Amino acid sequence: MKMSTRARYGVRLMFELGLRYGGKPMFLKDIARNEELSEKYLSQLVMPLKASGLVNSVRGAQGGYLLARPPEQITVKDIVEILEGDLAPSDCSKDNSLCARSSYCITRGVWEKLEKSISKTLKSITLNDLVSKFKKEKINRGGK
Amino acid sequence: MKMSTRARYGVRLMFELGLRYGGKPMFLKDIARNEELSEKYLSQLVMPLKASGLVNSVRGAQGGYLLARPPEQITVKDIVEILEGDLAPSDCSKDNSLCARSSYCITRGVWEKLEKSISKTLKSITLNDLVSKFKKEKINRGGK
DNA sequence: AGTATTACTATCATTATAGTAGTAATAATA
DNA sequence: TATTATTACTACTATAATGATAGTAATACT
Repeated sequence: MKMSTRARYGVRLMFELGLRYGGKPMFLKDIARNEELSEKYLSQLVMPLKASGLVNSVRGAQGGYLLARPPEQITVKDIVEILEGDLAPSDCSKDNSLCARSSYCITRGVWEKLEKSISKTLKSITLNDLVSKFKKEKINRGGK
Repeated sequence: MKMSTRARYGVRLMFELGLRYGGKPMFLKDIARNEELSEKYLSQLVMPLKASGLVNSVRGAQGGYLLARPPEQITVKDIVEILEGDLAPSDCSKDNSLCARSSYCITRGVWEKLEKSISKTLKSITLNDLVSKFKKEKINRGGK
């Protein structure tokens, strides 16, 4: 049940954009530096996020990326679903035709329950929650 | 966030043993036939389950496997943890030393929350729940 | 014109996964 | 005691997924 690095890095990328929300577009280079991640790899993650309408971009010099809507309107579930495909722990919970046993397979119900629980949890956390928490902890640490 | 087939098959294997609970040991061959899974592959899954004390075995002819304790005392979490390693969506949520950023990484809290939610859900489902559900549905289907 | 950035595509190395195969040990039973 | 049915154990392999790198094209600011 590991979350892919795609999804984990994607959340960190979006968190950075959340921190900057309201300001100028942010360079991928700066996100990569702040989060200590590969810029090239992030550039692959930001593409689907843009295609899904979570992020806008500005090309050319002084370009960059920015959130397409306020951080309180973006949940971790939104991000993870884009980068992870979907949240179902087993494909059978979505598509009956994948398995001939689906009509009477009892364990299927387990994965359906689990998916609902994962979905609910990730939906309950917004980017703004992360940003607020970070700012609060920064003050406690004595940050500027 | 896919559950491995190891864990999924393991739950089905344990479900079969749950159905048989109270009776004689069950052959892997029969479990494999009932669940339409490879017997050889199941033999790899049942070993850790035995090592963890969830299952007992009887060697030799007329041997087989049986639950080590009543199905209402075995949760899906027990099974998945054994076959999946652990439930953490990210390794960093368990071990600080894995990532130099752990002390101030905000997204880490997300994975901790998610792990708790997954853990709680899987813990809430016992083998007996699955067995009872199966028997109930069988009656509704007009099974013997 | 030059430079800094996003956009896109291809490739690759590593690891994890799922599954197969074969042999050894054990114990019931004929 | 020989046979047979089963668990126990170990090794191997093919495939797919993942994480990551590299290079080039397009765009737009200065």
